[in-house]
Amino acid sequence: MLDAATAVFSERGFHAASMDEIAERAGISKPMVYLYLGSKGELFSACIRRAGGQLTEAISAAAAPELPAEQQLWAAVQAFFEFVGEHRDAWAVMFRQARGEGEFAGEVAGIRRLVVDNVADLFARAIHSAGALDPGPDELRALAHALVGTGESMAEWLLDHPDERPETAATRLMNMLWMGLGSLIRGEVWRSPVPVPLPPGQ
Amino acid sequence: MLDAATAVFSERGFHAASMDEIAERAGISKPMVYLYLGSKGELFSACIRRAGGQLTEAISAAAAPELPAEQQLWAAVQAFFEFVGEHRDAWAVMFRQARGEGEFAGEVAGIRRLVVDNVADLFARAIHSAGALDPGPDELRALAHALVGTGESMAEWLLDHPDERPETAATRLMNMLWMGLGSLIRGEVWRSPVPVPLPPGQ
Amino acid sequence: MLDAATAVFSERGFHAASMDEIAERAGISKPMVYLYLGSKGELFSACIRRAGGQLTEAISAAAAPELPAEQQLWAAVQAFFEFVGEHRDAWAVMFRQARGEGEFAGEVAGIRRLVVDNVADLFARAIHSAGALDPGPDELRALAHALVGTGESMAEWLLDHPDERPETAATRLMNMLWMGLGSLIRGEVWRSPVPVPLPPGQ
Amino acid sequence: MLDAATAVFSERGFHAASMDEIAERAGISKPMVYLYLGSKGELFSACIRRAGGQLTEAISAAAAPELPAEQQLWAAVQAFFEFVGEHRDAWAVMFRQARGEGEFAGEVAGIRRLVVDNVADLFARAIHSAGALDPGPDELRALAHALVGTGESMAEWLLDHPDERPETAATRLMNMLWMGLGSLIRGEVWRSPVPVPLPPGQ
DNA sequence: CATGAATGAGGCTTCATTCAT
DNA sequence: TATGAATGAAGCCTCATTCAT
Repeated sequence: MLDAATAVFSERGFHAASMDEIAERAGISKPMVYLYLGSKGELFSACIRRAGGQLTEAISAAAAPELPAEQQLWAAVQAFFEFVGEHRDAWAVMFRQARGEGEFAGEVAGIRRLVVDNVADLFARAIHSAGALDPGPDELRALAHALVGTGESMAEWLLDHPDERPETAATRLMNMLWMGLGSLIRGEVWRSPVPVPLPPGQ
Repeated sequence: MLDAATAVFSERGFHAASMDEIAERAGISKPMVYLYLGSKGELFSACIRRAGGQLTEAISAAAAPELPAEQQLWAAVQAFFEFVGEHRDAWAVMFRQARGEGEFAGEVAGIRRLVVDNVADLFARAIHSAGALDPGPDELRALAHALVGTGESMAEWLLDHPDERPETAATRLMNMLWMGLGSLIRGEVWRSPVPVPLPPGQ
Repeated sequence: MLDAATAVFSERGFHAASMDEIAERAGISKPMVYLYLGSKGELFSACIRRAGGQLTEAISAAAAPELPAEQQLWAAVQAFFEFVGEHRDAWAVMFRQARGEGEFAGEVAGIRRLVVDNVADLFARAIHSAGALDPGPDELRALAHALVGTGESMAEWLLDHPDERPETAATRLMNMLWMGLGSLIRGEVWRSPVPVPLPPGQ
Repeated sequence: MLDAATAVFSERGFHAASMDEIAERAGISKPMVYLYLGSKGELFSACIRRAGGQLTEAISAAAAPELPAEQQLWAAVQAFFEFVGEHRDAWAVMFRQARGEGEFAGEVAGIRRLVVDNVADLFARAIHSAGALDPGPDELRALAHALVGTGESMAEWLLDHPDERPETAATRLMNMLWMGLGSLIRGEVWRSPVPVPLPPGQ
């Protein structure tokens, strides 16, 4: 049922989605939807929470805590792009639809905060393990926030360019993040600290 | 009138916004809104186009074409953050609301494309003037697209942290863009190629 | 529900009729009307089509095809006047309301054409069986069209004179049609080729 | 101004006609329309009354009172068809639009009554001058009413068949009226009691 | 448990009508 | 006098939500 709702919400948006269409696409009757979820708002909220859970789950599962920070980041970024590619609807609900609905923006902001905090933590550990000057947690969170935005933007790009592979986007993001354009200009290129794991089934 | 509409759309979203509220907040009656703009959709579209025009205008005005690319980029980024801070509603309409409304997503995508193309061009010129290897236009546009996403995300951060000055965000973006996190870790910092102009009144 | 709609449309006309009143008079709520009929236009159209069906049905049922043409005509004319007397609303919708609404004039014209064609055919057979000169189909249809107009006008007269019996109007129409005023002046009078069937209950 | 109003009313009907369009087509501003005619209803009423006046005028002018009744009838019928052909809009307003609008049906009924009374009077005089049995005024008015309906129907036929000349319709009507279908079957045909007057300007 | 049937409420849109100039 | 500008009122339609079965 959440699948159907997520699909409709992602296509139409919260307000334009009709409970009729959701129920129909779920193959059940409208009163059932209300019995299980209570109201349109709660249904939307459930979609958001499930999508958020899946996303954070996917990222956490990829970034094994025993790995070095840079490597965790690389894994997380890859997992993120893969998630977006495989859950287009869930992604659209969170990133494109829920953001504008004041009533639900908080929920998606909470999910985003989880990711940002994770990333900020990885930044901190990477800096710490390099023995560099600690920029302070606020600065780190600002950077992490920015990185997540970069990823989101690249995710949209990925969805608009079906030929592109997630790994390409991931590499591009790491390059931009780790090297900066200046370094790129100087011919430096970031390389995966570990051999790129083959996609499953290849 | 577009001000009122932009305000309401930014708060409520396209569907949840009511023409009644827009008219009331504009201080006129509903039939006037229809007389001048035609329909809710055209009103929304007009808000988007005006916001887009203002944004691209602000960026173009800041990035004087005779300056070096890096400097133009710096000026454009600053102008962008200033615009967002000063036109919160317009920004919210474009970035948070119009994206999810299929019917209007195209318009905001068009505006975004303008900005991305500009940025990609600046990238190309920066790389060219550095005599570095040309990465090809597609790669450049992908990078520019990513950078714009970074800026959008930072803009949201800025709106959530009213104490932060736009220059700070701009510097942070240029650092991340130009130096990369790796360089930052090594203690390198990007610096404005020109003295930062003082904000008016300081 | 079509009854209620026909009643309201007949009193107010298409534009002046409000869906609110129709729903109220039908004893249901407005959304039900939309659920069953779709829109005001389709509702009006349904009323027209039902009325047309009833009318043509009544006429066809009366004019048994095995009878001679003159007798069929007589039966049809009677059936027509009885129909109008018993379905005032349906008649008003077709004859007084739908004619002026460009969008629906075609439907009522189609119904009328059915009747006219039937009448023209009866004319043709009457003439043929009398061995008279065939005036050609166009001329016949013109005459039939005129006769139908005569009937329509008499129907209105009937509605305005509730004391008058339908048989009187039917006889008058046959007289005018068959004898012409000239013959009437000469004292000739048309008589029903069969004994007038008594109305039910008398 | 009445021309414009009549045109719009005839195309759209009373309710669907908008004062905006009427004013625009009249080449004046809306407040002027209200200044001169007061309200939409009065404007419609004025259109009806003018059309009715023109019609009765045309008929009266044609039927010179010193002529014999049959000849007056013939002249009146011709004048009627010519009027309809030359004032399509006025005709449509009266016959197709005003009939359904309860508020105005009375006005058009009044006009119609004038014509019917005239016709009934001609009938009476024709019968009287033939020395035949007087059928009584009510019967006469019923017949006259029927004849007018025949004429209206033929008028519509004429409007739908632009190739047909008004004289043809007039002859057909007189035939049907005077001879009846029975006489027609017997090969009798009504002929104009006077040479057909040439249309003006020929 | 599951649903067909039903509705109150509200939104977009338009129109007859009137000021203020 | 003539009009551009403005509006209260009302209509069509749809939707989230709930009974009664």
